[in-house]
Amino acid sequence: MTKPDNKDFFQKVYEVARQIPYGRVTSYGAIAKYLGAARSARMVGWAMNASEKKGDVPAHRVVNKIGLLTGKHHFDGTNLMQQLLENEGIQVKEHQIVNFEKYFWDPWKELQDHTS
DNA sequence: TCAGTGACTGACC
DNA sequence: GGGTCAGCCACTG
Repeated sequence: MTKPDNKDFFQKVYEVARQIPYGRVTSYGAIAKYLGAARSARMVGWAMNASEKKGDVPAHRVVNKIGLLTGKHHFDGTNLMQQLLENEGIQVKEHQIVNFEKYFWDPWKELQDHTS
């Protein structure tokens, strides 16, 4: 309780997802790992589902480890997620991000907040 | 209440 | 090198 992690797991996911810069993407595992729950990557996906309803989190910028738009099926449109990514200059083919490594945004590395 | 499912990942065989 | 299994936690039936 007396920890700085008073925030809910979901809330943390929202913060990280919100910090994803324009034209960049990240993976569930990256966020989960940043939160110290790499094995709870599923919860990140679940959080995205809830965050998507909030509308404050760019869930379309979060994909699986291989850059596959596994969650696109949960968006309103069938290719809405792809359209959003392409709108940011990210090439998507066959529901998969092209040059995923190039667009990959690692919170662990970018935020560098794990080391105090 | 119990059991199954899910926008995943890593390890093991 | 490819497929299978287990783990994680929350929500639904």
